Amino acid sequence: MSESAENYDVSKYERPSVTADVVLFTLRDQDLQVLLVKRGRWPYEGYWAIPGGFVRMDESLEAAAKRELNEEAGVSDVYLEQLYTFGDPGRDPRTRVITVAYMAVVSADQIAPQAGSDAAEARWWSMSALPAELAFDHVDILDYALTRLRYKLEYTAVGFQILPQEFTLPELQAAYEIILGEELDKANFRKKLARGNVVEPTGRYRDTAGRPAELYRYRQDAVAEVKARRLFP
Amino acid sequence: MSESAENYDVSKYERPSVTADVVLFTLRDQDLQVLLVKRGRWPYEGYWAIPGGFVRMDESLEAAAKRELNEEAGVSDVYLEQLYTFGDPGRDPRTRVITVAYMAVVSADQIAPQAGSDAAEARWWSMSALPAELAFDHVDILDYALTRLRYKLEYTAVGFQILPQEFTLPELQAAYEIILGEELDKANFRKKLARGNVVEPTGRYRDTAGRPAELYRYRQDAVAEVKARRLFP
DNA sequence: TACTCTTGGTGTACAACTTACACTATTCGG
DNA sequence: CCGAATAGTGTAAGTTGTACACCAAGAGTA
Repeated sequence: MSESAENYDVSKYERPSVTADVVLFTLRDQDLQVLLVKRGRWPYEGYWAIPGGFVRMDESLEAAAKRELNEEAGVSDVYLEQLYTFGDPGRDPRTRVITVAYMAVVSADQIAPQAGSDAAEARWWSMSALPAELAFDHVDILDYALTRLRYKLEYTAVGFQILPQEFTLPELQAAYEIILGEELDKANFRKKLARGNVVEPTGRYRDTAGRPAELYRYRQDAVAEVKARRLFP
Repeated sequence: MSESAENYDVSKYERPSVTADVVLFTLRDQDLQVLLVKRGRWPYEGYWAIPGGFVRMDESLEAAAKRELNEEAGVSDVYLEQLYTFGDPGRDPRTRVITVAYMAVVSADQIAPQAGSDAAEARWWSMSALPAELAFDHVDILDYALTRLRYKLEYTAVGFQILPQEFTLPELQAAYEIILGEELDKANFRKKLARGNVVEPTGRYRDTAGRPAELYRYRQDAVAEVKARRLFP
């Protein structure tokens, strides 16, 4: 790759293993949840971990992440983005393992009834009540993913990925509040939404305990990413 | 790492090679420039590439990036951040190579007179006049790095990394304009700077053709990252 | 000294956006 | 018909963004 590597003989050096691991978020029970799988053997036997696996020689990193999502969570066609690559030596006691972490976001209705077709045990965990200890450095990966999700919520359209195709504005606002962990003003939330011109009404309504709420959908031709106003300066 | 990998025997599968490559930016001659090295052998012999090299089994990814920076550009103590990991099969004809790309930013006065202590040929290129073709997928990496640099300029303090410790406000503004590729209003630029409370005057002045400009420094206790106002919504 | 060139630095006015909070609207159940 | 519950809107004050005109200070020169 580089000058200093030009004398490199492909078979000469020891190589690390590379995995693609995926933090899969969804909204369930008014709660931001993440899918974890229970490890069945050493190392970290019995600990919960984010799903993932070794990248095959002939597949791209993203393809590996998608394959793992399918095998372990039974989901496909989801929002997926690369997060960060974790590669400290010693993070896996077996050998040098470099993990390319991805974040995926699904709406509750995209989830198969029992997540994961693998025999392995898999379940959803609330981000506010995770197991005390996770396998490897997966706490760091989850932390990073949550920060990124909150961040992206503010200037991209990921928010719409975590809801079904049709949703009411109170539902959308609730999703934002759950993920950001703070309350938002109803009127102001709607004003921004209107200015951005990102949603359109379907004309249908959802029955609630009070006045029915109009159903909206995400406008496909909306700009998916707003240029942040310069701040610094 | 995961359920599906639990039957994994460490020595069983073929493993990819992993490199750490670094896009090193600086400001020279009123221009945003990047350091490239000329490859001396197959593949892409004679093509220019961003510096980098294979990650050793006992060093972290960031350590590998720093080592390459030192070996190939002769710089240390620089702003460095992980960018993205490029891993498509076939991007390197030798074997499967996964590249963890980093971005580094230095001020012109941190650069050694002749960049790179390695014998290899290395030189600075203007981002607006790059070689017609680069090695591997390095154009993509440069594109990605430029986008990220522009982006971070708007809500973090990277801007100050690319200037010497002391600078005048016209110099700072010029740096922003060069990197962003657009002109900024002088008065408004200063108003934002003042609101952020990120620079402080040193009391010294720099002589110019006209009125001398006051020298400023970056306030060490300034918040390095401004929380972007929510936009979407 | 005063004029002009050159560069650094500030003021002001209007539009746009943010924020907080009070208000109106529509359905349901009794 | 009334209150509870939820959906949806209006308004006013403060803050920020934008455009543009202006003032300040040094250097060279007549």
